[in-house]
Amino acid sequence: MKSNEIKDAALKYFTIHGYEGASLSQIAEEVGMKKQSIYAHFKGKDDLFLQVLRDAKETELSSKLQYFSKVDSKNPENDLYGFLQLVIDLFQENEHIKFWLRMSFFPPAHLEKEIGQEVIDIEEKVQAILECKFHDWIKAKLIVEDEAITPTYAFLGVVDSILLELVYGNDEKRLKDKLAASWKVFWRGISQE
Amino acid sequence: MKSNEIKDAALKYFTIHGYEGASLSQIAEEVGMKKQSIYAHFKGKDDLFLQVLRDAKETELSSKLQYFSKVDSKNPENDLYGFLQLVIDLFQENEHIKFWLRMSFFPPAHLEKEIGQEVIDIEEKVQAILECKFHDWIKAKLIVEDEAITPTYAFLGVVDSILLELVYGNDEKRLKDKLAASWKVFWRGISQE
DNA sequence: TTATAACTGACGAACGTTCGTTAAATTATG
DNA sequence: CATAATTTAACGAACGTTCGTCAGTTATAA
Repeated sequence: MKSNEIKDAALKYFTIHGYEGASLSQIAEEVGMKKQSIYAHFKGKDDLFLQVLRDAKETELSSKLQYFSKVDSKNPENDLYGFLQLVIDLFQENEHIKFWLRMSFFPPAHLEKEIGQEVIDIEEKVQAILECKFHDWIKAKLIVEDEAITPTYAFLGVVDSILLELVYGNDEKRLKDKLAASWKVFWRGISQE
Repeated sequence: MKSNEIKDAALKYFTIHGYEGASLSQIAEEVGMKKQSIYAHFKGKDDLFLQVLRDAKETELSSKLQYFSKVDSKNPENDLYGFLQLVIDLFQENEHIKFWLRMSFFPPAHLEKEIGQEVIDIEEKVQAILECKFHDWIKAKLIVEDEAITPTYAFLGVVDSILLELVYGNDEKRLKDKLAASWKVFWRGISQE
């Protein structure tokens, strides 16, 4: 399907150059066509962008939901660390998350509203699942007694810091070390001893 | 000085729209002149951008260095939490850090090299100071025994996650709660008990 | 044949940039 | 002190280029 090729190329250029910096001619050239031909598949630049955005959102959301659905949930140490690994893997094997990250934090001004909605949507869902898990783990005395929201926010913070390191991303060793350090301190901070 | 007014306006538009999305005519209009007049003060868009970048770098670096120089260093809990507060205050009282953050992670492609150099420079300096402090605190048995780099990376992770929340920044309460949660778990993770 | 998807050509608008000019401010000179 | 020379900072006009978009045309395939 040609429109998927276009979306792939668009994803790439939007990720590298941002909305304003990515041009339809570059995207078209990557697929081997003229920029005007894009209009046979999309209404315009905004339409193309929003479709890419929704694909990226779905990729990210479904990967994360799937992870939590197949995990057994009796071992927070494995589940949480596995989630961090999942984020790293997702980031490295496709560009969707980098695109998503860039547009979450620095959206094109005229689409800020619509993007913000999607971001909040995904965020609430992931947070809700995590909070629920933490609630169970606390009740089962697998981690330290506290409000469930506390480890949830702290863990989301670890995820964010790893994501930033990935975006920055020119130093594989530094990433490994930062992950190890953040995880070690985080886990010590929420585990019973 | 007119060129400072131009740099202020440029900082604003570069921060909101990115390098490619910010136009010289907008910037000029903000200062009450035509875009051609900018060329009396700067060689071109790149020159203007790089000067703004270096100002932003200096603002950020000197604030952080100053903080660590005036802190007494015998109380890691206060010093570290104070640093997080400093980052939040800096972020909220001037635009330099938001600009810096955007350009660190999503630089305009043709200036990636030069920006990367500046980013690494600032990062190494802050990390070196922190690592040194942690080393002392560990030796003084004020925090848990470990390699100094471990709490350093973990703390930098907390800083990053707070910065991301600030960029995202439409929810004051969420910021407070995330800071509280991350800090609580972090501190429990590195403190002696 | 009919629909789809690519093409060519052209559009107005905006971009960063350069030019030549003007008026004001500053400095140097008599 | 007054005048001439120079510098500064702004300007309008235009440069060539690229942008996103639309209209009309051709080729492909069911």
